[in-house]
Amino acid sequence: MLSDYLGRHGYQVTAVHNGKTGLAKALGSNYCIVLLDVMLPGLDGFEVLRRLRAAGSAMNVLLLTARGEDVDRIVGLEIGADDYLPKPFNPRELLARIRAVLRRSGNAEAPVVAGDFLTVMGLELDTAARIARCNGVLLDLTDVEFGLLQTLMRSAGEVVTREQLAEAVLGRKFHPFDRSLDMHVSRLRHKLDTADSFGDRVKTIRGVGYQLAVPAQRKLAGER
Amino acid sequence: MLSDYLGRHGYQVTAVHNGKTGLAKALGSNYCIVLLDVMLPGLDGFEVLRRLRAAGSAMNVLLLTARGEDVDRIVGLEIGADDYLPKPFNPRELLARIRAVLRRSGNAEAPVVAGDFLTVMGLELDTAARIARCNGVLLDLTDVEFGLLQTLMRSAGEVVTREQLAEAVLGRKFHPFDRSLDMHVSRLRHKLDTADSFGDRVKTIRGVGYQLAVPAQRKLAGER
DNA sequence: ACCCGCCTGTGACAATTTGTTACATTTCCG
DNA sequence: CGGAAATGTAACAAATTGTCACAGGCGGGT
Repeated sequence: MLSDYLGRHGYQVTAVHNGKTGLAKALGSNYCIVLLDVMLPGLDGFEVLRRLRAAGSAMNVLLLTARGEDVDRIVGLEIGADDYLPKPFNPRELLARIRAVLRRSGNAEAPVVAGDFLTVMGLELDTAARIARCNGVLLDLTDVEFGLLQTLMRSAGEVVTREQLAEAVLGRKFHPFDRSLDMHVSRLRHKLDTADSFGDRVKTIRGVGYQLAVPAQRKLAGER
Repeated sequence: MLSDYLGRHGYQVTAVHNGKTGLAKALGSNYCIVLLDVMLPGLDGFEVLRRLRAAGSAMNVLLLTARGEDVDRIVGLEIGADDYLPKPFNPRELLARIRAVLRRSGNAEAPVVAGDFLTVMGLELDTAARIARCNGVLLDLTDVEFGLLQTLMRSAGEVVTREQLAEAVLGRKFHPFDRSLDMHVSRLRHKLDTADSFGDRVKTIRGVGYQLAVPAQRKLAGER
């Protein structure tokens, strides 16, 4: 949920579900901030934080915990957390805290500019986070499939020619015997179907290209 | 969140997260309405609006702002916003405002979709969804048949020549010995018949072309 | 370096759509 | 009423697309 929310707000999130791999990730890459839950399987949050600092990392850390007691807070801050947020919290508060921490640390306007967030009747696509969902169901797409869906969504309800798709998605000119586009369309349809029987939303326009079907509706802001 | 909500209510949304790219989008594409937050990184909402109008765009703009003061409202409306909504607002109110603005601007409830939605007495055709119905019964048409029906419906009640059909539907000039058009008409008629005995709605104008009959004319002469 | 898994592209073949041919039917005209 | 021209359609051929299976490539991890 958080990845989702933060993703929409321009952050790129890597989520792991236990202390050990989280620590490894944090040490291995360069993140602007770590959101650290105290209650974790394996290493708990405090331990992760301790080891992170022991390893010499100055990375920002925001502690999240279900226990509301001040004890946690004090302990947390003493061993080097930058801030602390008791659960339950609402996402906007989290966002505010993250921004505050980043501002203090000088990373200021961290959201590295988000790409667009496209929505076409049940299909959602966040180009910045490269996340696609189908009525809430997360789609596990490859790069090409994502690009394909993105291109189709940008022209939802209109035909996109094979030539356009080849250039936009594959980055090369379309050759009449190149069947890879069909292949990708096929794979995309299959995934849309698996997620939410949306496979038939991708229509074939024989001899021309493909089109993402837009169910009868009003069109608010429409890309051409 | 808004993209999400509006998406569920049938709008197609493109979201950007700063004034500059937003302005670029708004100028580059044709949207029915722009939802503009006043507080933005980079260019603020007022500035975006000002530049949009300066560029000669008459696009609808709905201003959103966290500050509740009337000052904002007045300033906003003076530089050309169509309406104003103070945050926090609830999504349904936003929806209502959007509809109000669209109604006022004449975009009304009409599907302003890129493709059109054609209805000719029992026959419905939605080019954006690429769906055709016959008194509610879904028609399973091939691409050419769909195009054929679309062309005929666009000129419902009028004769469409073979030349016009060939170019619009097949994308090539009509050759006197090319019988494929007849073939497609035949197939289309058959499908219309199977779905709802509507086959005789497609009339042959001997020596000229075809015509989709509209019921009023239909009662006068009952030949096939 | 090596293995392993995932992504992408290719060839082959199946399924569908479109185009052609041939012939049946209808219309127009004398 | 006969015949030529135009249209309807069945049957078949060609073209296009769907998809399976597999090969090469690339990156991650050991």
